[in-house]
Amino acid sequence: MPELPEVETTLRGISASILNTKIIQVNIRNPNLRWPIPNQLPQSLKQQHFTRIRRRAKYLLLSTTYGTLIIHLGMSGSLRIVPHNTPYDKHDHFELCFANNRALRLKDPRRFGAVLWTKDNIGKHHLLAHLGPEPLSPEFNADYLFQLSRSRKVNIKQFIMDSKVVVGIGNIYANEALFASGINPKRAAGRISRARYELLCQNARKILKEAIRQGGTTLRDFTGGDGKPGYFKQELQVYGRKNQPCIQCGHALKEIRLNNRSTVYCIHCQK
DNA sequence: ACGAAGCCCTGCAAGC
DNA sequence: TGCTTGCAGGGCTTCG
Repeated sequence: MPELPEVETTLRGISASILNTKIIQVNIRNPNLRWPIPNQLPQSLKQQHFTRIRRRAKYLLLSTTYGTLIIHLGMSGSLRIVPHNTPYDKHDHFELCFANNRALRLKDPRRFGAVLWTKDNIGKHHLLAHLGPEPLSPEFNADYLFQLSRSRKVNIKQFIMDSKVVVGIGNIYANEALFASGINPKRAAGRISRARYELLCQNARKILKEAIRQGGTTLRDFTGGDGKPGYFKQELQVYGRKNQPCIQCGHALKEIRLNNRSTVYCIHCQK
C-alpha cells in the first residue's frame, strides 16, 4: 500500500533505467484501472523518451517533450524494471518497453491505480491543481496548519490525511506522526495549539524522511522499482500493533475506527 | 463550506 | 476442508 515514501522509493528505483531512453513499445494489457488507460497512449509515447521524471504527492509524473504520463499506484500498485520478454504476472496491466532492453511494468491487483496522459501544464491538471503542500517542503509548517485548522471540527487524523491540507500522509504515517506527537487522533483539528502543530510538523517530516531513507514500508508485497523490499515496517510504533504494549508507557495500544480507517493509539500518551 | 459516507477492486485471513 | 465475511485503504465523488 504505497504511501509517499513508497512512491518516492519507486521514483528513485526506476528513474536511471528509463530516463532519456527511447520508448519502443507500449503494451496495455488491461486498461481498466481506476479510469481507463487512454487508448491513444501508445501513439503519444512511441519513439519518444522521458526527459524528466518527478513526483507530486503520490503521483509519478513522467514527461516527454509533448506531454506528461501520470501514474498513481493506488492501493496495491507497484512499478518494476524488468528485462524485455520477462513472463507477465497475472496483474501486470501496463508496460513500457525501452530501447535498452528494459521494460517498466505496472502491477496492480486491485486496480485502484491510474495511468493518464496530459499535454497541459501539469499544475493545472484537475487531479493536481488543488493539492496542498508537500510535507517535506517549507510551506508545510506550524503556522500554515494552525491557520488552516482554525474553526475546523474534523478530527486531526482526517485533517492531516486530507490532500488539500497536505499531500502524502496516508493512514500508516498519520497514525505514526500523531503517536510521536502525543496527540489523540480524535481531537478536533481546530482545538490544537500552534506549539503542538509545530511538534506534529517536525515529527511527520522526520518519520517520512526516515521511511524514505529505509526504502518505504513493506506491507504484503510492496517493492521499490528495483524489486527490493522496504525496511520501515520494523520502525512502526503503533500501526499494526493493536493490543501490544505502548513503546513509551507499556499501556496496551487501542484500535478504533476513525472515518472507517484503522486507527491505533495510546490512550495514556496521546491526549 | 464543511463533513460524512459511498465506491472502485482483489487477496488474504479469520470464523463458522 | 470449503464456504462466507470482513478488512486492507487512496482519493475522487456524491449526498446531506
